[in-house]
Amino acid sequence: MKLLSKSFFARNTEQVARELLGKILVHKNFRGKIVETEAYFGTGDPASHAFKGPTHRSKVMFGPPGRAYVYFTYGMHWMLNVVTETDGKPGAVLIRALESGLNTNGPAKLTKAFGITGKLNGIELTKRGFCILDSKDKPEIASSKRIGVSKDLNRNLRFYIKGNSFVSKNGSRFKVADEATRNKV
DNA sequence: GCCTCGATTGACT
DNA sequence: GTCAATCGAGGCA
Repeated sequence: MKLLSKSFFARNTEQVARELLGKILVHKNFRGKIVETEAYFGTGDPASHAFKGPTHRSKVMFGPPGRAYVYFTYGMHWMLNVVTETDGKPGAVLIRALESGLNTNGPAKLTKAFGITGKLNGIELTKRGFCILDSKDKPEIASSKRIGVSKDLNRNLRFYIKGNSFVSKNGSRFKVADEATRNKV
């Protein structure tokens, strides 16, 4: 299977977030299918770390695409993102859940299970050992608002594979509410 | 330097 | 449903 190239990531963040679903994340001897993502822009997105310009933490989002943006939060959790857009333009896709043999149905759970830490921040995801493999999967995509953000945009920027049981616990909770709302309408 | 809060999770009532 | 854990980044003085 071929690796996703840099050009795959050098596009609109929302587009990349959608197309990452069904792809295979590889780290060392671990691998898992991406089943849930969220898009984070820069300017104009108050939920993004890049909103107020580049900082020590968020500068990776402003760099070249196809790199990992790994950051630490809540004093105990690592989050894995993939940098998108062209060099100099901020954007990233949060990997929220993987389908694997491990317990990876959550953004902090998958980094723990795969041994992903801040050491990988800024590393290119287009090399063997830490990369994303292409897939011919054409999953049915569903969307909702993002999870756990206090200042979200009025848009659905979370994407997940419809019906997949490996989506995050928080995401499932949200998905139920999302579908309930939809059914009501 | 000091203070607040977070792109979460799991344990507990 | 509610809440503590736990620490670095970012905001402010």
